[in-house]
Amino acid sequence: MLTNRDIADRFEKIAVMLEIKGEIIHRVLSYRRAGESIRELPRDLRAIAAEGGLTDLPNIGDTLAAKITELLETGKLEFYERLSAEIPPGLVDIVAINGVGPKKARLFWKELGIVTIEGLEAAARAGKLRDLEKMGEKSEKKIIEAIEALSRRTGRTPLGKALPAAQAILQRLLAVPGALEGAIGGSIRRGRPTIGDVDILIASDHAAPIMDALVSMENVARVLGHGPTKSSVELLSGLQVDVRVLEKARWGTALCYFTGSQAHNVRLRNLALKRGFSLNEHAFSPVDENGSIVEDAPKTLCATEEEVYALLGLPFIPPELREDAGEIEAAQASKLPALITMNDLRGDLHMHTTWSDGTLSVREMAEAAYARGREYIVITDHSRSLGIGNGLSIERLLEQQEEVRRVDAEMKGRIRVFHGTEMDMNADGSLDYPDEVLEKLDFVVASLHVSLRQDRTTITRRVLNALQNPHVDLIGHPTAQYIPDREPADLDMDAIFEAAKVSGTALEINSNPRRLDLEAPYARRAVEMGIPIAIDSDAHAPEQMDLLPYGILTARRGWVEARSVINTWPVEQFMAWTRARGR
DNA sequence: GCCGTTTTCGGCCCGACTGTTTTCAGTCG
Repeated sequence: MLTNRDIADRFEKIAVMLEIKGEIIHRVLSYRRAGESIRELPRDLRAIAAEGGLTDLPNIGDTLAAKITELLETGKLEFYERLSAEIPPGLVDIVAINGVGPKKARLFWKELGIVTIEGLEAAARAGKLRDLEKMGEKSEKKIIEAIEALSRRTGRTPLGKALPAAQAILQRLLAVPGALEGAIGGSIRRGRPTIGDVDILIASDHAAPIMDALVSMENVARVLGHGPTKSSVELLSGLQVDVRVLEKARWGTALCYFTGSQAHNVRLRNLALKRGFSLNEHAFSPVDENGSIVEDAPKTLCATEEEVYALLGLPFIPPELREDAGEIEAAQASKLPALITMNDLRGDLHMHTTWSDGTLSVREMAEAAYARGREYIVITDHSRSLGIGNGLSIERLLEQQEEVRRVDAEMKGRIRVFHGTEMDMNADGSLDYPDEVLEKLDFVVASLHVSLRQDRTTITRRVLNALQNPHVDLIGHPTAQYIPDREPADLDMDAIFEAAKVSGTALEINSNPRRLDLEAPYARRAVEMGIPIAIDSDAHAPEQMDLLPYGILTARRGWVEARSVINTWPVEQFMAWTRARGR
């Protein structure tokens, strides 16, 4: 059974093959854009297809809708089979090598019959590439290096790893004399859960020292490029870092450009063209009716992103929304969401103590949360069946309740401390505590921890059972993904959202950067359906409470406003909500 | 192949860097 991701991958593969074939680039891009649209969908293509809604999706027209339908119904695609007979699919892997694009791939294939990375590496080591047209010894050496780098590389980097690394490099570069301002751009600034490479922008009139500082850092494994204003390095960690330097007067256009997404930038540039300007990272330049830049006409520089959007007739669009997922249209209609911020968070509804697998006592966690400005917390240790997490028996759970009540009193209203549980949804579909225990608790989180590879029907039923229980208030990290090692469980999210809508149960955005679960597209859909959200730390140690900004970033990417998030509510409102749910 | 408050046909963002070249194509973001 093909998933959204399978179909997105297939379209991307077709795009590369068409590019190698020499197809016009716009047709290639159609497949690529369709793949990207599908990858971000919060719903099963199968369900959308059943409703006849495929062509309502962005970048999907009649042709691609028919291809999706064929893939869903037969698991195969006639068009792809024919294309494979013409263009060896192995060439797609070759194009993944840094520095090798469709033209080179075609050259190696046509001239030397190379159709695999192994074949290419052997040819390069045998010195067979250098004599090809537009090739030389240097190119050949670079290909060998890039293939070696490819095998070292582990794919995309979790945001939680990339962001601290990027901040460290930014500080290094800002220390270079002449560096006036700096920012992390790219997918880190947009808050994507995983990062392809680190993009850093520096404002300065003297780019060379900054470029030199980058390539001479001690943790640089390889210099990928070293130009006057733009350089790239690969770090020993495998992370790629791109740095660009522009004048401060151009900071607005530069930061916009460097933040992306590419699709968002294309939309902005099209809007600029409609207003008679060509937009790039340097400036707005007037164009004539043919679309060519008028050379001697004055250009407009923007020092802030606000000015860039203003010139396009738009309000400022927060970076987290810049995915060409409707934010341009919302901005034009003055309907951008008032995105949630860290300051909106009052409570934290999911955390652990030494009673299960945490490092601090109830009292210490309460103090740590208070020190961070929380007004209320819920202690949610693991339930009895989770042996690996030192889960609490019913007796220990009730014992713990006495301690939580005592600590709540001791805190004298500085912070409220509630008693809850993170209860397992067991593999057999049962919940880990009986109703008569759950009803004694202030708040119940239900989570998946074991048997995550069950088939869709079985594992979905586990979550639906929890949603139907009136004592369950929140589904913790709903898909149980673990970035980048573990895929989300194969859940019928349509069914889960429908059930949560009916029961009024909240869904969590878990802030741990290895989870970020729900991810943004799901969070956006949940909010659209009126399902309450909670943004929690799931802290097992006090410093993990500082991971909440990752959850906020994810929520913002999901167009989430504070009012949809139950732990932004004042404690009285939060308590009233849980009471209304049956306590 | 998609898309449309200029268009149902004719458009489709834009520049930096590299290597191999004597002026630019390919790649990347």
